[in-house]
This record gives sequence, structure tokens and C-alpha cells, in this order.
Amino acid sequence: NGKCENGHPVERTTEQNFFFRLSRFQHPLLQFYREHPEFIQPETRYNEVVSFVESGLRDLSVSRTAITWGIPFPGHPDHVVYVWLDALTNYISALDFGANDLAKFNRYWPADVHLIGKDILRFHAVYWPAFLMAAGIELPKKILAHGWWLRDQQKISKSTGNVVRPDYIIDEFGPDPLRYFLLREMVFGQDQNYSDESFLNRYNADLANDLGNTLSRALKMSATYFDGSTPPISCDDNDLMRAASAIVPEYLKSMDEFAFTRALDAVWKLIIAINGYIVAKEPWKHHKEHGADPVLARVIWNTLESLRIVWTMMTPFMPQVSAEALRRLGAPKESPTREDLAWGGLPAGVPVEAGDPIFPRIDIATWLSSRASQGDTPMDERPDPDSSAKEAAPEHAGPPAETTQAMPPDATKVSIDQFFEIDLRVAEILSAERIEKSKKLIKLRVSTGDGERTLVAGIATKYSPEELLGRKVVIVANLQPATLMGVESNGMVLAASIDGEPSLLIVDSSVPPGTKVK
RNA sequence: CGCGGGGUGGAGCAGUCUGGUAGCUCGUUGGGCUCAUAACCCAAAGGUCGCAGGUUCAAAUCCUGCCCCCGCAACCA
Repeated sequence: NGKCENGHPVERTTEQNFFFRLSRFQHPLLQFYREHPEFIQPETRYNEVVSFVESGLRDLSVSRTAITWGIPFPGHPDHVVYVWLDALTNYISALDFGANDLAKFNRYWPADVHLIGKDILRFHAVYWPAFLMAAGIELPKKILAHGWWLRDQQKISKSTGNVVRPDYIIDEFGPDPLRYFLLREMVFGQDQNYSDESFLNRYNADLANDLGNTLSRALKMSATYFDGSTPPISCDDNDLMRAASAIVPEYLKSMDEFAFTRALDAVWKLIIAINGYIVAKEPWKHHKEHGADPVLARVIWNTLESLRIVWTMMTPFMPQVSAEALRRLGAPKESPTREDLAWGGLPAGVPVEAGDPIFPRIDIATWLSSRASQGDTPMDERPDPDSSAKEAAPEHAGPPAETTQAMPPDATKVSIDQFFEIDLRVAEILSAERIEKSKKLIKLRVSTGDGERTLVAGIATKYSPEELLGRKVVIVANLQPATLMGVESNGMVLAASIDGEPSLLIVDSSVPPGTKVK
């Protein structure tokens, strides 16, 4: 329509730019991809990039003269470096590349992995390697593109307003459960839908019932049977040790492959083994019959040691809570490493702390309804983007953001004269047909009393041509013509729009076509 | 023929590249246990792997055709 989304008119400008000869790198890039199929992951993204590059590369404009801020272009002070060239270069300029002391650069470059969202894949997998090739610098080892979190199966975006604000989850549960959820629920690389309910289900089922509860029962037993301490003796030949020695390599392999979901599956195998072990050994029964003898000591020690390994594996996912759990287990560790995953790290006879449940169970129904009654629509029942825009404005910060959207500020209010410049009229639909290959458009022939005209309306998602016949609608009659999908439209049909779905204004059938609307 | 992703028990998903008893979590049902957060353990029920052909000793997996859903792009004047 000749306007930007924010209403500003589009201007055509001409300026001199420097270009990067991206076209020259098509073949070097393709060759590099072929030789390093692991360079771009997951595989679908690799295919995407290869086919993009195969389709041909155009040189890339990398400077601007119209803006003054930015990094001056070397030798041409009237130019500044344009976004992707300078932004990507940050990866190495942050390592003091170009400075005298290259210690940092030499130590950290090439990067092991660029972890990015799939929407910036092209810049990282095509432009950036080409820049580096041109400069004779080593390429990063891997570009790993993750998917998007969706809300109601749609991309989360600020402009749509379907934003999930994690603050209230973090306020209540701390950051770690959310971290866990994000890494557990999303098959890495794919898109995944978010809902409060799935978070809460994971929280209860995985964290409260398994991870937290297992810690509680083990600590409680150790504290009760061994006077507030870990058992006095260790053990290096038992089922749990064998389970752990099989699971830890699986975990490490998955972590190295960025397969976080699988890594967590491995951790949970060990948790399940621990719970099974406890039930099989029945320490409470043994204690009743034999007291805190060496057999019981070994059983409890094995349990605690396995949990130490579990929580060590959990550290990358839940750093804060893991530190707390390891502390309670009597085996605090600042920054655990792979070595800490070896069997036998738990000290014997040191104090443990049973404490309160580390992840108290949540009553999901109560939680969701209490959030609803707080005036905040539960995430899962948010009706439409417009209402969720409320979310964007803190409740205490005056009028919600949407007020200013629905009601333009004074500066943009129109006078009555301006309003009358728009010629609104009633029109009768004489014929209607869908436009070929179009999802939304319907071509309408309408009568405006004094004549007929053709216009195109984006209402096909809601209305079929048949039901439109004979209907009276309100149109903007003096709109500049526009061509949509090859059809010239002379006017606009007015409709209310709910979440992008149109609802035509209803006009009393007695009103003749051509009647002025004001 | 615009580009891409997907269709697997009630729900959400792995598995498909490298054919060989269809797997995980939740939910459901029955049983067990009482150390633990109504948590834990065991067992069971539940699937024509979108449809139709083909290749094969063997197909969720490979090939062909078709149907449906979802993104992106092009069009909400």
C-alpha cells in the first residue's frame, strides 16, 4: 500500500554501497559443506542451506552512507559497515581479533559451535563462513540451529502478541525447573509448543515425583538409620554401579551431540533404577530386622552415590538446584566435571541434610484456576492476540498498551473533514468468485447504485462466494486501485477482524446500494 | 507443478538416513509397598504406524501415486 506497517510512507532512495562478493563463494561453500556434512545440524537445516547456496548467491551489500552511526568503513569515512558484516565479526572481535595480543583469539577460535535459532541460519551458515573464507580465517566447527517455541502452534512473536512471559514461572519455581522443561520438552532442532499445563505436568511427574522425591526418600533413610550422615562404608560392586556405568557414557555421548532430550532420558533411567533398587532392597524392613548393619550401609550408600551421579549429570540443566542437592548429599562440588561421574565419589560418614522437598508437588488444577482468578488468563486459554497484548504492560503501569493501539494519540486523530474524505458506501454483491491459487482473496462484483465495480476482499478464510451473493456490505469507494494476485481492486470491503478472521459489517437489507455511510 | 515440516495406542512425542519382535512420557485399569512429596515398584489394557500400490524372505522404515494438516512466500486495498 506504499506504507510501512507503522504507517510511514515508503521512500525510494539511492545510495552508493560496498558489496561483498558473495557470488564468488558459492562453490567453495558447497565444497566445504560436502566435506563437512556435520557442519550444519540438524540435517534438514543442512539440506536447506545447501539448496539455497546451489540456487545461486548474489553479492551482498555491506555498507551504508545514509546512516552515520556504526563502524566507519576503512578508507571511506562516509560509509559505515552494515549489519551482518559487523554483527558476525563480533564473534572474533570479541576475542580481540585484530589486536596485538591474540592470546584469547588463539585460545577460543575456531568456535566449537554456533548455537542459533533457525531464523538466522542463513547468516551463520552462508554469509559468515564466506566472510571468514575471504579473510583466510578458520571456520567454526559447527552451526547448530534450534527450533522455535510455539504458542498455540504459532510462532511466538511480539507483534502477534502471543508472548509467554516466563517471569511468573521463575518467580514461583525459580529458573531451574523452567530450564529443565525447555531442554526436556523440545526435541532439539524442532519446533515445540509451550503451555503452562505441560510445564506443570513435567514439573510434577519428572521433578517432584522422580528427581526430588527420590532424593528425599534416600536422604531421609540415611539420616534416620545412620545418625544424620552418609553410611560409614562405601561399596563398589552392585547393580546400581553397573547401571550407572552403562548410563553415564550414554549421557555423555548425547550431551556431546547436543541431544539434550536423550541425555535426560539417560538420567531418568538411572533414577528409575534407583527407585527400583530401593523397593527391591526394602531398607526399612532390613533396618527393622537387622538394624544399621553393613548390608544396610551398602544399600543406602549405593543409593546416595547414584543420586550424586544423577545430580552431577543434572548440573548443566539445573545448576542452582543441583548444587543444593549435592550439598544435601554431603558431596558438594563447585563445578563438576566428567571425572565426577565416576563411581565412588560420595564420602562415607559425612553429614547429610534431608530438608524440605526440593520440588514440592503442585496441584495443577488449583494452580491454573488461581492464576486465572488473579486476573491473568491462564496461558492455555488465552482467547486472542489482542487480549494478550495486556500481558505486555505490567498491571501497575497505567493504561494497558493496547489502549494506545486501539485509540491513536491526539497527534494522529483525524478531523471530521478528514473523515469525510473517505467515501463510505453501501454496496450490493452481484457476484463472487475465489481467486485462483489464493488462500484469502475473493473477487467481488458489486453495485454501488450509480454503477458497478470489481473489488478484491481478503475474506475467503471465513466466507464462501455463494453465501456472499446478494449481500450488502460497506465499502470504501474512493480508495486507490490496487492489483492483488493479478486482479484490480477498486475499493475495500469493511469487516471487523478477530484474530485475523474477518467478520463483515451487516447492513440492513432495505438500504439501497450507493447509500452514503457516515 | 513456489519452498519446507508433519500425519505412529486417549494426549504429547521418539523411531524412518543404516528394512528384521513398534518404543518413551503422561493418562487409564489391577496389584504391591509404606522409606519418600497421595510420591515409589510390578503388571495389564490400548496402535490397520494417513491411504493405495510396488520392491523384498521381511516395510513405520525403501520406491511410486494420492489424501489431509501446519509453517514460509506470494495476495487480507
